[in-house]
Amino acid sequence: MQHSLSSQIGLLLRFAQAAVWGDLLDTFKPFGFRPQHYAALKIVDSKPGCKQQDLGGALGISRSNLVMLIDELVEQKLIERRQNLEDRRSNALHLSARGRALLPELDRGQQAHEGRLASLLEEGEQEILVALLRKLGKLRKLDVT
Amino acid sequence: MQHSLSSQIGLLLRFAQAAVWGDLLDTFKPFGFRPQHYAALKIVDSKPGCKQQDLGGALGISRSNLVMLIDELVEQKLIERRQNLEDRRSNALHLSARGRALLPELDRGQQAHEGRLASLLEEGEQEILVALLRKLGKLRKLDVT
DNA sequence: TATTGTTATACTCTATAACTATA
DNA sequence: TATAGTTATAGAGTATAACAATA
Repeated sequence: MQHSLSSQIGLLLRFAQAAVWGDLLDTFKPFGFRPQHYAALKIVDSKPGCKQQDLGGALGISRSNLVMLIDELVEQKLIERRQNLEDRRSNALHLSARGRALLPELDRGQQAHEGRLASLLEEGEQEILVALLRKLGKLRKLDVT
Repeated sequence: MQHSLSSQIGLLLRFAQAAVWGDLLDTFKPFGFRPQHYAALKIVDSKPGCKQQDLGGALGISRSNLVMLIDELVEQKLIERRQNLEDRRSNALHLSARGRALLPELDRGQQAHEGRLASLLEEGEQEILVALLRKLGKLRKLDVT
């Protein structure tokens, strides 16, 4: 083999993602939740009235595992499950006033995290990284049932 | 927030790593093990007589969780735990003849995997990706106890 | 006193299957 | 018959704490 272990993309990706995810976990721990909670709030904020499964694809979480995630946000009174009058099987998700008020603070946390990332990268590398990661994601369509 | 959710590096990294890792899992499943098993074999091959914890840092696995991983390789008679005469606390890991014979086949699997990755990337992008992932990894020293 | 390997255990994540209510 | 949400549970992966042997 021509490649040394430390250049294998699989392991490198694993370590990089562990590092970045760990920083994100620390970022949102003070608020009592994980990066997915923040991402869920952002989606509901941009798509008021969306149904739970709309979050599934964006977050890579199955509908059964979404339930608990949303439960936790409901418990903290940050989002609400309202009735969808057009299709009563689904819930219409909305941010509460409390959730809306909390978002800017969470955004600052996210920005601080992104700042730490940016400090590791040269100018323009962030965009390159995003493009490359998108390409890698194509290796496998994650089908979130 | 100026960023759309799909450009957040944290989630993108998560999805990319899930995709690549999934492909790696499929790659080594026919042999009855996971990517870490292959990585461990490669390390022992390049550092005959190394001790178990030498694998820890390279694989990001704690010494307690390494035990089972190595157990599995020993069960398949691919590596051997020999006595380290200089320090009898540690084991000296060696590939068995069977393990050595299996490596080329595993390497072909790994190369097929890398080929699938390469088909997603333009010329030279793989090297850029490796450099960027290394930088991101610096965000957090994973201390494998 | 510190280190290597080991064991046992707890905890988190994710996956799966079955159920209900609606469509 | 299919879909949205829910529940319960199993499994994998990881983390933690204690122990024996050796240094």
